[in-house]
Amino acid sequence: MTVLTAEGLPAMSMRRVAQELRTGPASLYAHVSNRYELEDLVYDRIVGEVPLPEPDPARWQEQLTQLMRDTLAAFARYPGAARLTLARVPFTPNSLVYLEVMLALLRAGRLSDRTASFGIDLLSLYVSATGIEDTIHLEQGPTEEAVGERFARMRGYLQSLPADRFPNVVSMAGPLLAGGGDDRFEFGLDILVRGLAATVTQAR
Amino acid sequence: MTVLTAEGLPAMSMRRVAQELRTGPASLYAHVSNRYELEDLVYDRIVGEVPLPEPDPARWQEQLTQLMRDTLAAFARYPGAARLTLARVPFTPNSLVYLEVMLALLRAGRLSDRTASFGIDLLSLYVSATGIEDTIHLEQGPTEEAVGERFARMRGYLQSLPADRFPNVVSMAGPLLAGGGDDRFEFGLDILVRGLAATVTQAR
DNA sequence: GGCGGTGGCGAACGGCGTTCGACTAAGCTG
DNA sequence: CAGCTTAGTCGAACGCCGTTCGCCACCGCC
Repeated sequence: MTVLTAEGLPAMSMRRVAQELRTGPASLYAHVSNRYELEDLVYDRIVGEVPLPEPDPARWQEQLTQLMRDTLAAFARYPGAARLTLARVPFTPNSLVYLEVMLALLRAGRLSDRTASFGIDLLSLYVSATGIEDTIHLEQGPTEEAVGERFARMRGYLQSLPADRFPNVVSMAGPLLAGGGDDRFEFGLDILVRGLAATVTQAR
Repeated sequence: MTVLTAEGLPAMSMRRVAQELRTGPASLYAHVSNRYELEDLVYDRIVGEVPLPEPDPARWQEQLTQLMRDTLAAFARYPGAARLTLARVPFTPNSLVYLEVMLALLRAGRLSDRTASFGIDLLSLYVSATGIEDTIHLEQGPTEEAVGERFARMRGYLQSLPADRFPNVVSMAGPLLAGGGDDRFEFGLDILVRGLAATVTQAR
């Protein structure tokens, strides 16, 4: 966890972890059968850090969105950790607790079994993908200033394109690159949660 | 492209590509400055393979969903290629054409600038993440049989959990693991496109 | 006809995950 | 209490990886 926090997931190699423990890489294999398993343990710890709500049927949508926000925040604390989620079946101890709560929330919303199941996938996919994208932006220059400069350069590039071939891209250069990551995340989250909720009201 | 198709993205190393070209790895650096740049070229080719519609305002939702399906299909032809998309700003030549069409479709739906911009991100993120997940499933055993067996094992595991601590997980073990990847993709796609369209009707 | 610059490329550097086999120390058994 | 088993440690090595260095060969131009 020390290496991950300070240097990111790619730096969390068997060798680097062994070094942190003042030993050689081979020693780790007495405790863990490969890197994947080491990542499993890390992944489970991070999932365990997400605060879980006590499901309240009246506020399920609110609780669900907050859970997604908290999940993304947990990923954000460990650079690169979001990558782990897409490659894993979430059946580790803490993942199961997490899954149980999420199911409880969707059922509180009276979603069908199918919608709840697919909905969990959909929401998880969204949070993971957002986390991964955030990681990448972080890697390319974390400071507020660097981000602004990068966006300005991109905007300039889009606006320099031939307007006859790319009318929409050129005219939308502003909006395309506007809005922080939080705005975008909230926007998508809203669409997803509303969409899932709508499968119920629709059926009435 | 040969290596990628046959052996997947991780196998598409500088060395392996050089070998395919009957030369040493150093020779590639005369044409490409990086592995990242090599991936850029590959990425652009794949994007170029996606058939783009002639936007028809009356059918924008239909065209948009079909475009997403075709995009996922293109990723599926190149195992691991979906990973490339999350790490890149889509400003390569073919990406720009792609972006232009997507913007045209969303504007045909009369979405606001903000909604169109965020919507593109949202849809792209969804297709990429789905593609990445599919890649991983493929790596773990591509045959119909292996997939069925894997799912059966997972279902058995979930059902074996203590029902008092995981009531929802245990009772939903069936639905959670039901449905092929296509069903799930269509489900999410439907929610996203409907959700984006609803931002317009809502405003009336 | 010489020559500069471009691309080709063998060799090497420093990283990676993982395995092998020799070793130690602790704990159980007779 | 001697002997044996076993779990854990770990140096060295294997075969990958991306990338760089420096030398070589060739081609087009003055």
